[in-house]
Amino acid sequence: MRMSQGVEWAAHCCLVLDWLGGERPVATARLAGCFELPAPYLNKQLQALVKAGILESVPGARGGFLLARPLEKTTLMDVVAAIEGPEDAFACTEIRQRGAGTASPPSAYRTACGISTAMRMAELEWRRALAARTLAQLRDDTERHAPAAADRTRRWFADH
Amino acid sequence: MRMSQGVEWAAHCCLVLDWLGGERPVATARLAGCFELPAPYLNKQLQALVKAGILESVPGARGGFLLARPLEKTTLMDVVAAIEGPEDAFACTEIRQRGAGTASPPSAYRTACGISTAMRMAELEWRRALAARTLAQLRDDTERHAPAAADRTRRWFADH
DNA sequence: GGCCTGTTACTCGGATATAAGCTGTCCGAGTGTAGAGGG
DNA sequence: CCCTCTACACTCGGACAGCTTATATCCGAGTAACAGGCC
Repeated sequence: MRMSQGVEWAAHCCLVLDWLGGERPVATARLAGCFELPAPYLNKQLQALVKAGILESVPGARGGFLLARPLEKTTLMDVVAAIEGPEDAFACTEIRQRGAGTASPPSAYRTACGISTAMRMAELEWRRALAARTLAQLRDDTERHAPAAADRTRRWFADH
Repeated sequence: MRMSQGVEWAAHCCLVLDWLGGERPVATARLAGCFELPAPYLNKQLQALVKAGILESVPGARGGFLLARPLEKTTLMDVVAAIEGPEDAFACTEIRQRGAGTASPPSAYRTACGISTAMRMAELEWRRALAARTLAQLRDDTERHAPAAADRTRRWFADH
């Protein structure tokens, strides 16, 4: 159960897009160069963010990606859901109904499997914690711990 | 990010082993037949539970698996960690340090990446919720909602 | 009849194929731009 | 000098391989039970 690296890439790219002001679209190649990531694959992740409504894409020459809304309105949960998909990590296959060993009349399966319920409860806590952190908070934390990062990033994009 | 099916199998098998009393070892083939699961693969998951100290294995003829301790002392977190491994789902690769775009002096990387911190916090909540549910509670819940399940299981194993 | 021993059948344990999903890459559709030509 | 048309270069978007991980399987090591032979 390992999360895709794309989540980390996507979150960092959103912060960079915010630092750049959002006046002009930023192409995938420049974002990828900033972090030394494979550009085509990063493009795939950014497309997922567009489908989720987190970014907007501008096609054509001088096109690229923009934040679709301020970072205050995007949570870490939104980014994870955009990349990983909305489905739960634990998928109950109802093995209690399979096999004669524990087969019971259908009335016994009105209530959900206890294991499945506990798993969903735990994942709900995880989602709640992720939804409580907006990207704006992450940006502010970063600026507090590394005040020079934003300026350094802006300078690099001005040169490239 | 999908969790292995083995987790569901392992949890159900622990409940069955508890219902059977633990006087005699139960072979993999019988457990697999109970749920119509592929026996050799289930064996692999049970071995993981043995390594984690949740089950004990008895080799030789009339061998099989037994609970190593009462269900009160095993949490759902223990089962997940035994099957999935102890490492976190989110692995921070520190892309903020890669690439000239956001490269800063090493002093800026004393504190952990904010994204990584938020992810770890969320996973901690997930783990906390899983560790709060013992298998004994799951067994009791199941018996409350489906009182006949335990007897039916015992009867099936008596015939097979 | 009781005990010992060799055989046998059975089960765990790890090493081995197969399939699926993530990672990484490429090329085509679409669009804004720039330049050249004409009015 | 300004407008328009055309060709171009650039970027997104989806379709295409490579590789790691999860799934499923098989065979050998080890052990308890059983049957046969011996005392």
